[in-house]
Amino acid sequence: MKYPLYIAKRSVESTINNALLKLKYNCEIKIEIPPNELGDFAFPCFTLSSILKKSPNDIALEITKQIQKDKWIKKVEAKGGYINFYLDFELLKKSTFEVLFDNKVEYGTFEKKNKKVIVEHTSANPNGPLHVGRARNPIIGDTITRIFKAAGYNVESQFYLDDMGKQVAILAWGVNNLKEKDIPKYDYEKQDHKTVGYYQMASTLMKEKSEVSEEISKIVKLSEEGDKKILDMVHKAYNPVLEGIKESMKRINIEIDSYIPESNFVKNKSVDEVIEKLKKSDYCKDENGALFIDLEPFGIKGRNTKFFFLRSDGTTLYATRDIAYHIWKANQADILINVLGEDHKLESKQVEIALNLLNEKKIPKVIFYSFVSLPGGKMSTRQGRVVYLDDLIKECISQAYTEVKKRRKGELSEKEMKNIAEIVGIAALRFNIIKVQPEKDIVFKWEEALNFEGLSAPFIQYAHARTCGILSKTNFENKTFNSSYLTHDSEVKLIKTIAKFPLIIDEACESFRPHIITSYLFELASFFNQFYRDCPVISEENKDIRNARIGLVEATRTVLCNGLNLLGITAPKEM
RNA sequence: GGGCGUGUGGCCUAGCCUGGAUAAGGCACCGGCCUUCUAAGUCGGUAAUCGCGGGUUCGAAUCCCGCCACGUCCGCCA
Repeated sequence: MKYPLYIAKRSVESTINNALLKLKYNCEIKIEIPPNELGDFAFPCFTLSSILKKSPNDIALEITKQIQKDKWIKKVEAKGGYINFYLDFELLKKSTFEVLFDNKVEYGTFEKKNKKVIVEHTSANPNGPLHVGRARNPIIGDTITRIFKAAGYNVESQFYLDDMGKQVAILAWGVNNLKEKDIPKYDYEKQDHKTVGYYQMASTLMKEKSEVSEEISKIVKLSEEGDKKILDMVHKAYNPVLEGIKESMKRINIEIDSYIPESNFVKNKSVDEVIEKLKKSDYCKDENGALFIDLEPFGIKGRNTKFFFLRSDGTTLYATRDIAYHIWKANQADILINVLGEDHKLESKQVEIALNLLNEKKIPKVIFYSFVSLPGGKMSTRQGRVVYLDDLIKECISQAYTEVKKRRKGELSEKEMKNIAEIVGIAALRFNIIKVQPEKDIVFKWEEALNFEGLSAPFIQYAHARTCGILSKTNFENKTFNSSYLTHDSEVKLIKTIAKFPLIIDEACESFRPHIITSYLFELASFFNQFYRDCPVISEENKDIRNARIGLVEATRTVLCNGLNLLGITAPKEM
């Protein structure tokens, strides 16, 4: 492990371990990070206290006496039942800068683990543009992908393409039977928006006219049988929509590695194997020729616990094909991650139970997110209140443009302002989604999402722009840089935060919690702003201090940039 | 009816998994700071029965039980 704070942490753990051995105390060594000014690491003695029937502080004092200091540990102090460790800051500072300037864009990342991860995300029905309710999906998925890459995994992102369900069949019928004049007007010059009208209109007709409904059912049936002509027709219908979806994602810096059509698993018969194996299961039952697994013994409760995987007409269902897809994925990766809406919880559980029955060892880790809603209540197509991801993007960029213009009109060209607005607007959007844990409901309020102050992407981007502003007026030279001149309280806090970055990536990855990155970057940017206030760089007359500060600014810029990258956010040189 | 998730100052969020040092931030509001590296910044202030009620514990926002509210699911849909 190349990162100093990790080495220091291990050193603290091992010295505690030795002290406990000497005292013949036995307990798990759990290190905490204490609140302000109480040291760099802390060891709580409360657990030992209950075992040994002594006061926590007496134990802390006793252990403290046995602590062997090493080069990392400068001071040890028992206080309030904790043992607080103060690290040798000079050493931490020097070695952190060393590893940072050696690694630069790689600072914070980990060495290759030689493990493959497949992150499945978005997987939206290609029957219309992405809508805001599911806007979290691509953003969470892409951020997870980036974090796992940084953590040293070999990551592939996948979009599971539903090319044979009822939704695309409706769309295909519409595209083939309706005229452009029959469909409602569209708001965007994008393929997905131009095409969704056919789906909406066909959907209405399907409910009104039984012959339309029958024709659509025929499309579904034929595509599930793997009819190549029908699948090709459906493909032609949804492809423009998919292109539109890709375009929207690209605009918010998301590119998915592979699109895996569901029909693959019908064509290559792997779904048939799934059925054959599930049939042999003791839990498989028959109802009028349709096959299901009763999930009640597996702890599933509700009105109906039957998981149907084969229709009485012999065709498969969505979840059945999903099982085949998961088996295929499991064969080519070590870790599977899925990002799904909370409405998929049961389906996901069904797949998991089936995978277990099929003796599949690689069970996906699923990140479920709650839907984004609007203040008025639930979003519904019928009420005509659909807000698309594209609306969100447009609004964020437009608001960002207003903000840039307010500040920089006259200084920047129109083109430059537009460019910054794009970068800032998209950043605000991604950041606002990621900063909240996926399982929390989000009620999307424009005034909050478009507030570019405080805990927001522009705050962090602005700090980055400030570092670039300083660096553009100076030169950073590694050889004239001596970190021992950095002693101001604001400098110390900033450096300690920089040293923490690799631990943050590690934690975000291990716990599948990308919002840890947003909190961290906010903290880093805040400390930089305090440094900016307290420690002049360009006007600093002492040359050694000046050079050291330039180095710190460059280091901060690196970490802010690397961190924003993890979130798929561009770090602008000016704003 | 049942499963799963969420409930923290006026609003939003972190902390919950792994119980401990004064419940941490942001927005809004009030009051300071631009002749000094872009004030998208910064400093200070007001503001919280951590949904409600029990329990476990030396100690509970955190663990357990019950209740309430909201979201979501319970289809031979996807």
